[in-house]
Amino acid sequence: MPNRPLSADTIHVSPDVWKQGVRALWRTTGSRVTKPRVRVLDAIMRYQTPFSAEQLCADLGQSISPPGRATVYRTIEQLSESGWLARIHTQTGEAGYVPSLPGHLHHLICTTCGVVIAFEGCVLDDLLVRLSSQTDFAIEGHLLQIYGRCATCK
Amino acid sequence: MPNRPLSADTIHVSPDVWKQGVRALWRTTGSRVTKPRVRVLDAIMRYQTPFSAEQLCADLGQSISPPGRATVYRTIEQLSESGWLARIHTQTGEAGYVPSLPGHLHHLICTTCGVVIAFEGCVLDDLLVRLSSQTDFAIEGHLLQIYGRCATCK
DNA sequence: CTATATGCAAATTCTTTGCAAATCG
DNA sequence: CGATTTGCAAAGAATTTGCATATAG
Repeated sequence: MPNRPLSADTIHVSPDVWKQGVRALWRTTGSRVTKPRVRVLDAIMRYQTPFSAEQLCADLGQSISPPGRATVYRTIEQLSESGWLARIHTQTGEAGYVPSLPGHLHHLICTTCGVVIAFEGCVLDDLLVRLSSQTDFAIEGHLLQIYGRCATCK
Repeated sequence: MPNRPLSADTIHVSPDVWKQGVRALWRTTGSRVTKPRVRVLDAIMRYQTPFSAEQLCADLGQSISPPGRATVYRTIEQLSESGWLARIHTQTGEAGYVPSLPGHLHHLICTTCGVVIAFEGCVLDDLLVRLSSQTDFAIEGHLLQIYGRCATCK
């Protein structure tokens, strides 16, 4: 039996691609590439798992000449709104951010170590059509996160 | 062409069923049916859209002999953990609660008026199997929310 | 140069906690 | 009654804001 194409392909966000993308965002929107912002980017790239704003502030606080809280929060907001950070919700309701590429929709999250894998998938199309006719909603978007234990943790 | 059974059926949470269910929870777990808790239930039943803890406190504050903040927070936590409240995330990241029945998994949320429709669906099974083999995760659960505009708002 | 961004410290907002007094069963 | 729950007020987080100063382009 031949391998069928998967309906969902996992996506790896390379640090270089991500940083370039964010810098491009800044350039094209007239935002400036400042030292504090770059420090925030670098710190984000060091995480293997979702991070919170406070965590990021605390970790940056260890370094020399850390950006102020306000800058950290403002940068996170900017990246989050433009899709370069994705907001993750754990099963217990805590929120966190992970580097992302604009347009990526779904995440697979390890409930033990927190590692996140992004993927795309059109598997919802069928459901969306049915829901749409059944409820008379005009569907605009969706949030899908899947929880499990990764190969290492299980 | 015959109507095929839908892969997802919307679910209506009747106020009576819900309140009875919560009371049953309290009885069976040795929790007490106190006046402040009942006031919280009643207030929750008045919402047509997701509410936050602060909102609930504020609204209860209008009434005579309102429960204290602590009681409101503790009651929400209790209901949330037992599945009688579901946590909702809006597209902009705000969180809110809606009355739910334990085990219900998915929500369709109007991005204009905030009304929420719950539904069940096994449409993810296929995706989960594929993801599982592709990523070597042991899948444990998932969060699915769909955003759109309801019949009235669209 | 000048528009944008920073950092600070204070103000807000949201949530949790400890404990004496009240209350449900 | 006795165990559970409440309400308060204070502590603790998390986030936002205003504005004088610094800086990228």
